[in-house]
Amino acid sequence: MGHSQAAKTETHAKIVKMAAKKLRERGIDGIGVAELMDGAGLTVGGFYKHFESREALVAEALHSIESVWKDEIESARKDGVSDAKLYRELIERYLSEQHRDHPGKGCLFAALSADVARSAKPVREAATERFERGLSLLGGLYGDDKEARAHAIFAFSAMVGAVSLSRMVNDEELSKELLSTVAEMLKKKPLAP
Amino acid sequence: MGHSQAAKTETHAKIVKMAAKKLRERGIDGIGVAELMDGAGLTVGGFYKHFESREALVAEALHSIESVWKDEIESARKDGVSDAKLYRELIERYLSEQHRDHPGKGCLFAALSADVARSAKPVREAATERFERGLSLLGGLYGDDKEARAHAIFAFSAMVGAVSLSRMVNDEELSKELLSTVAEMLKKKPLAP
DNA sequence: ATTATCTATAGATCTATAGATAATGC
DNA sequence: ATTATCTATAGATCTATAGATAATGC
Repeated sequence: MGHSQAAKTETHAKIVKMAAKKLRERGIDGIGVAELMDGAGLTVGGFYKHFESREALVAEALHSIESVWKDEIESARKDGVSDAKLYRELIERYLSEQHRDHPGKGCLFAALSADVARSAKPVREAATERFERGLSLLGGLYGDDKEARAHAIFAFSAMVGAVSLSRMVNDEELSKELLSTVAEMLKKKPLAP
Repeated sequence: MGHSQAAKTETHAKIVKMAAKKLRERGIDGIGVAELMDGAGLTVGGFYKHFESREALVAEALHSIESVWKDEIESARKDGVSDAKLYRELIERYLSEQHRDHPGKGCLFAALSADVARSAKPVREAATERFERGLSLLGGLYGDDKEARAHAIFAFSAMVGAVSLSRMVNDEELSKELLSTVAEMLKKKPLAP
């Protein structure tokens, strides 16, 4: 039994991180508190000293999920990659089989938007805040005017829909076709920046 | 207690119909067998004389959900409405607040694609079959070549993503903005037929 | 003394089944 | 006699809490 307050902070972060992964993989109601704690190497009894309720963990977990674009945008800016090229790379990565097959490391919205829509206020607030952040990251690649925002909303919607559907269909050919078709369309003018 | 075989067939259809609605509203795991039966005016005990398992009902319910476009396309064809005009009407109806606020009467994929992705084979097969049907209905409005199919995949993905996200966000202004922006983009050339 | 985590469990679900009841249909 | 539906319940969950244990930190 570890007991220091510093260890508790680490433990807390570990639970949140594991939950962020497992919830995207299994759905918001697809995994119980006991298994979430087990994933972090703990037992169920300590849970409520960390979180007021299961729902509070869900909200915190969603809030902790960084945009799938954040790291790539930051490193591209550092390397002087053009926004147009970066945009194409983001599209390709988002609409990849890698992303489709690993929801636990992927986009919050492709995995959980419908679950969040049926959840209580704190969960919806966390997801909304994350969505606005993602939208502004993507919009930044198009410019900073009204049209840039409209393009970002459109591209983001198409990507979220395509990955959700590619995970749903029980036909590998069709699944790949959804990803590649939407990627091609988004890389064409006038949708690309 | 009704007992005739004809009554049983009606009862069966009623359970499936109610389930199709409730599952879209509450998610695949969001409602139990007892409450599903109650929604059809029955009690839980009779359930397994109608379905082999809860999952079998889910598969049957998804299979029973008609495309949200079917009726509108059929009546437009009867009235001699042009495909270009019909396309605009479908876009507007799909991306309406009415659709967003009534998932039980709306698109299977906007409500359940992530839930289906985590479900077993019979459920995924039912949803895949429904998706291919919806895609071919929408694709028919663009023509019948390869480009028509690509356009349909793209528009369908954008619509599914936009409605899912509009239901998720906890901000009415943003929610409306998602719907109206994606509708506007899809009605512009070169995306419109 | 306080507290971070553990084991154990109460009480509320949920799926599936058993057995009773009351109609149908040969 | 068969069967469509009912009431009741077994057994397996799941969230949340109670109380024990063992380390921290004044």
